[in-house]
Amino acid sequence: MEKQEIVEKQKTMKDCSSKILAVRDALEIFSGKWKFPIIGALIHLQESGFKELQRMVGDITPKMLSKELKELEMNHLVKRTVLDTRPVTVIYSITEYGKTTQNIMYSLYEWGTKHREKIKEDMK
Amino acid sequence: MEKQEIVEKQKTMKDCSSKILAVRDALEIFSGKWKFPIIGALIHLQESGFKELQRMVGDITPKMLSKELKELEMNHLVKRTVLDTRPVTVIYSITEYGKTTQNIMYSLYEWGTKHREKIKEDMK
DNA sequence: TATACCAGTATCCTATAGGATACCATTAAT
DNA sequence: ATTAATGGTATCCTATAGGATACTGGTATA
Repeated sequence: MEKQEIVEKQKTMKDCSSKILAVRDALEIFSGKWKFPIIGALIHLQESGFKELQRMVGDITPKMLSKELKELEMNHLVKRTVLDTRPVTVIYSITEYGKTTQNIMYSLYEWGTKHREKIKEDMK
Repeated sequence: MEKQEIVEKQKTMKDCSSKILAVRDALEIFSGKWKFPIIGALIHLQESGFKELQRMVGDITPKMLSKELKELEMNHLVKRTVLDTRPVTVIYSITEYGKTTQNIMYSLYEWGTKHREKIKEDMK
């Protein structure tokens, strides 16, 4: 490699690795099997109770749902509201900040859909 | 709830849960800490050797890199080419199918960047 | 001749993700 | 009176993600 080439390459490398760091930051927030499904459900439903959310997300256990919701709340993506009824009503909803994940959600949904179609094709 | 309302709700639920399934399909492919960083690096670099890729992705161990690359290869997102030089040269590159993940990659990158900025703001 | 690069593999280890199951108090419906 | 729904918590368990460290055989470089 020539000197000039090497300098170019190193610039590319730095540029790339800083982008990767941003991706890793995002992934940390959305880590695990259930964060995106939960966010997706809440975006779609606007708001939901615990059990309803559990049914919607699929086969998540209450333990996991509870844990994931706490993490999402900590990161200000989800809001938990307790209404003083009897028995208490709890409402989970997506925050404005949570809504900023819509691009990710949609691109995941879109890719997943196409991927499923592709798998079907490949099996023929 | 009135009958009409219930019917509406059930439609919403079905609609939503099928979307969530697509998201879960996608997540299965990209599971773990390293798939997106690796794909991101390969999109950016076009092609790369093993060690170069390792440096680029960050602090991934060779064991994990090797494992993740195999999974990505199995899912046709990454291609491994061995050149018959001595010692052998191995080139990892992104496939055309791999490039279909660009929307996801970009939205993750974008969100991660903004999120990092937000965290900085919040700390002030 | 010692050191360093390449592309990984092998071995060992631990934390935790995540499932299964049971349970709680409260209230409304049958 | 019993069943079911609500919003979870408690306990137990296992698989595996993923880190740390060492190593290999071949080559080229200092």
